[in-house]
Amino acid sequence: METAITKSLKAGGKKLTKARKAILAVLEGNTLPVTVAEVHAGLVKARVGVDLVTVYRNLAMLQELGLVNAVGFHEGQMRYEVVHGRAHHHHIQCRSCGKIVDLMLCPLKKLTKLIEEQTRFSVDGHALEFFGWCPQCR
Amino acid sequence: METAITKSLKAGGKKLTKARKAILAVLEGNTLPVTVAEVHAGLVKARVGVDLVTVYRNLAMLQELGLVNAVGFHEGQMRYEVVHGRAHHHHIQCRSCGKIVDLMLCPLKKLTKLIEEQTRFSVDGHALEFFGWCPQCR
DNA sequence: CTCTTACTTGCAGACCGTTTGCATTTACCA
DNA sequence: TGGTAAATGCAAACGGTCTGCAAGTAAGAG
Repeated sequence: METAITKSLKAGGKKLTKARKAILAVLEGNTLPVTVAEVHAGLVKARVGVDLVTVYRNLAMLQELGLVNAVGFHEGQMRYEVVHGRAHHHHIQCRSCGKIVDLMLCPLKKLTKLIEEQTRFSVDGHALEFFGWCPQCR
Repeated sequence: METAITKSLKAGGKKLTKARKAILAVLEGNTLPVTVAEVHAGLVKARVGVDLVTVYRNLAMLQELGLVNAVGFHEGQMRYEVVHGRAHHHHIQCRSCGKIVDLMLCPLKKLTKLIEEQTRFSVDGHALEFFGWCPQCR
């Protein structure tokens, strides 16, 4: 099967290994961004023997190919989510229980041009996360 | 001298120690957010003997009192900046050289209410950082 | 189909930012 | 000035992430 993802892998000179398939399957089974440990736990549960290091290496690779997004909530670890087929969006995390919810919005498109004029940087991305208390914890 | 900061410390039951004064002095000498290691290096340069652990503990404490802001660029470490007297703002960092520039803007005030309606979270903060290439690196 | 080679993986261990425990020191108030 | 809670330094642990290297494997060439 030639999915968009396998196509990108091939284009990047990457092989479609058993580990890679399993990691992608775990990622695609989660709507919300997951930690490396969570991906690894998902592999264990699926009875796929893949080393934690391999998960790190593959997530880094998938991120470089633009197939996966890294999201950080200043938890001391990163989270990852698949990009394919999803609109650009952001998240909110509960300060109490850590729950994460998708926010299908982004107010920053217009701002980029303004920032480029002000700073003379060429802007190519942004990180935006919200924090608060979820209905259960507030 | 009774500055706004010393007042806040006293209100929090905190003592104004030599280490604390020195740490605050380093922070106030920097407009841009600095790492813990940079604060510590600043103390060494100022010939003030303060342990790295003490820097960590004080920055955490200052953050809890709301005197200091934590900023993360997904570098594997946090950065800190003093809040006092500065307007709420964000930053952009160069992906190549790591240079950081202040952005004296925030487009998110209106959005908060919308998010609260959509998610039923009570929103109490956000992290917004931009990335790109600075004039020297682009 | 098998050969070949570049890409991948697992394992062990290093690395680095951050945190903790505990004994000692210090700021501050009565 | 003396007593006490808070703060510090040191050593050591911790957790997430990365690296080196030898062994394993996907995938195109023939």
